[in-house]
Amino acid sequence: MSDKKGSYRQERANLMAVAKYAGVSAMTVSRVLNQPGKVAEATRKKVQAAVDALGYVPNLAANTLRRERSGVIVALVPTLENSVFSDTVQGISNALEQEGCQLLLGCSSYSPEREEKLVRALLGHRPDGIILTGTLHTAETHKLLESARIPVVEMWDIAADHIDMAVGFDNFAAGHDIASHMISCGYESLGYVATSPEHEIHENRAAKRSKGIYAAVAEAGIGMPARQNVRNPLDIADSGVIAADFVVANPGLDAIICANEIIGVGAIAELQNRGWQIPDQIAVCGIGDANIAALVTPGLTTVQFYGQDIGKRAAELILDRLNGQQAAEGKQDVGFRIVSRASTAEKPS
Amino acid sequence: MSDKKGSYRQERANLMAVAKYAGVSAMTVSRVLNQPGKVAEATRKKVQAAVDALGYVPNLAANTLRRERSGVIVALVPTLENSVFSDTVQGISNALEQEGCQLLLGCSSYSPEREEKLVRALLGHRPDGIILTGTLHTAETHKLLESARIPVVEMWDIAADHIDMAVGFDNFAAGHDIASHMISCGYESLGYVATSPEHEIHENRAAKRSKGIYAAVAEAGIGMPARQNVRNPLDIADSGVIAADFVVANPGLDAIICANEIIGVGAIAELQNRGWQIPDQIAVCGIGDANIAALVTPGLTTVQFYGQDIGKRAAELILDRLNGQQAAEGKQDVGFRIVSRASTAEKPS
DNA sequence: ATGAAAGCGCTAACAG
DNA sequence: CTGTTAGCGCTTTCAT
Repeated sequence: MSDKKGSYRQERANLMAVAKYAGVSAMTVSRVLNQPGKVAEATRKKVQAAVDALGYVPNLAANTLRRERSGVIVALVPTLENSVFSDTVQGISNALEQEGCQLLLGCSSYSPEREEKLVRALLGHRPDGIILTGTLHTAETHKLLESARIPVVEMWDIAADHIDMAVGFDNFAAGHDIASHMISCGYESLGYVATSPEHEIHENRAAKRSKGIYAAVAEAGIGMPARQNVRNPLDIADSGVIAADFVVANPGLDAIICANEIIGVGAIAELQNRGWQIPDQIAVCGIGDANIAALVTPGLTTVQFYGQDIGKRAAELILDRLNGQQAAEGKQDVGFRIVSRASTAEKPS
Repeated sequence: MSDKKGSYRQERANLMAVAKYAGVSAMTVSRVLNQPGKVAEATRKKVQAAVDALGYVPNLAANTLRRERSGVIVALVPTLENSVFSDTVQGISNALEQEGCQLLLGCSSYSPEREEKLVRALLGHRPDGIILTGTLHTAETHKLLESARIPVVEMWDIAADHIDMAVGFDNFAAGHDIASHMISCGYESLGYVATSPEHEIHENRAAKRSKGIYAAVAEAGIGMPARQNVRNPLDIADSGVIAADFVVANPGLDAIICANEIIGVGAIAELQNRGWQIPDQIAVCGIGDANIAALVTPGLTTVQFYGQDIGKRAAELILDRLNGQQAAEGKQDVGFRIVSRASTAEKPS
């Protein structure tokens, strides 16, 4: 007759079950959970006891349906294998937790098509905001985001035009400044070990950095760098061999700029294996998107990015917007930093 | 009169809107989306056109409410700053994408209390499954998981008793085997640079590895290792200094075992700074939870774990269960591997 | 301070 | 092959 006291295995309790157990209406239970101040102390206690007894966990799907707010924020990154992006996600996660929001995560594998698919699927959960990586999206993605009518943040690049808000830095400047740094160190016969043109099509941040490098070289009036592409820019050993072969094949070089830290670290290791002195015979620098530059010997000179900060700010931009604080700055530049380590030196001229 | 053609800015369309636009019932639209085979070709095309025209994105909150299935899997990891866990999440994400499931992610910061909070909040979204890290959970977490009635996977450790399914390896054995390896290399005056007893309380996987180390030493009948704890086991520089000080303070040591790779890498760097020859004057090994052992020179001997594989299998266990394939093995041991690098050597006795 | 009714968007179950 | 009805669990609105 009475399973009121839950003597046998209860089904997942809902509001109504809690209400019955406590002898009140569903609405009262809802109030206890959401606006405890509006309920009499005695009632509140009764209801709370019922909630505890039944192990009630509110169904947020129903909640989302009724209020038009899910408490969920979507974030899309290219990959988590790259530590700057996992740092970014950690930053987002931390910031969201403060506000009791949840993180729905997707990995686009550097593919705008996959990103589009993910956006479509994830938007179905009616997130309160969405954070994307980069500025390169399909036309359909743009449409989807527009009709979603939610705050959108694009991370990791500052462009002229953004869907909504943005947090990142000037990738062109990052490439430009590391090349300038090398030039000001006295290196004048530069090689560039890049990812690949195909990769740069889908990763226009890398493309912008490349352009920055070429621009700096052009400004300095030294010869354009020889360029070598690597096959798999996330494979240290493979990239290192390609970089070292490149150095061997171009005897005039005094320094190489590597498009990322994986390549840079690989190059240092492999060049040293082959007996090259770094930086005396060949200097090496990277562009920081892996946070491993400090681990090798000699340390890799690099451009340091602030992944976790980018994530934190991206989430904050969303949250501020949701809290009605129309962000003063919808576009935030977190900058970058040239970190000079022993893989480069001031070259006596 | 008619905004049928969406001449002005339409509100977010729902099933009914699509149905009206296409001149069919809501149910037919639903069928086109979910069981296209059951709808006449002509109707299907009409409806599809309406879906496209209105940019309709199904509301999954309603879906979740009605069917009792959300397509969402929850994963909880301690942190993403540690690359093994970001690899794990990547593995989960990849596996889920195959099946069109979405990933709701939380970071517990190694705190069972925070984990409990997250479990409670995330369970509200009615995930179809949940993946946790480790076997250490509050009593309340256990209750919550039990009443959720969904597949549960515990990752990164294989224990005698699991909530439901598990994928990981024997942490005791990992500690035991790396210590045995060192002993078999001929080192006999070992130091142990551990995290801290407080840390091990909440990270019982580390505690198990410690026990494994002590057990191996006891078996070998050599003296118990001197132990030094580090303050912040995720800070390379800080850990390195502490490890090096420890070596200096214990002149008899011929090798140190570091509780993780961060400490190991830091120790190598700092000891070299101070002029120590590795492994001749002091050998160093780590326990792999950061995947950075190969980057330093000399390479750090370590126990390699398979983070991405663990994540992949964890997700597959969930998915298999959801697809009704009662997994043959609810407990999967993915093992680990001792990787011997130049930070240790066969010691001539 | 509390309750009753209605409906958010969708699909299972049943017509036809 | 297509449509109607009802209801998933919750909160908004309006009464009391």
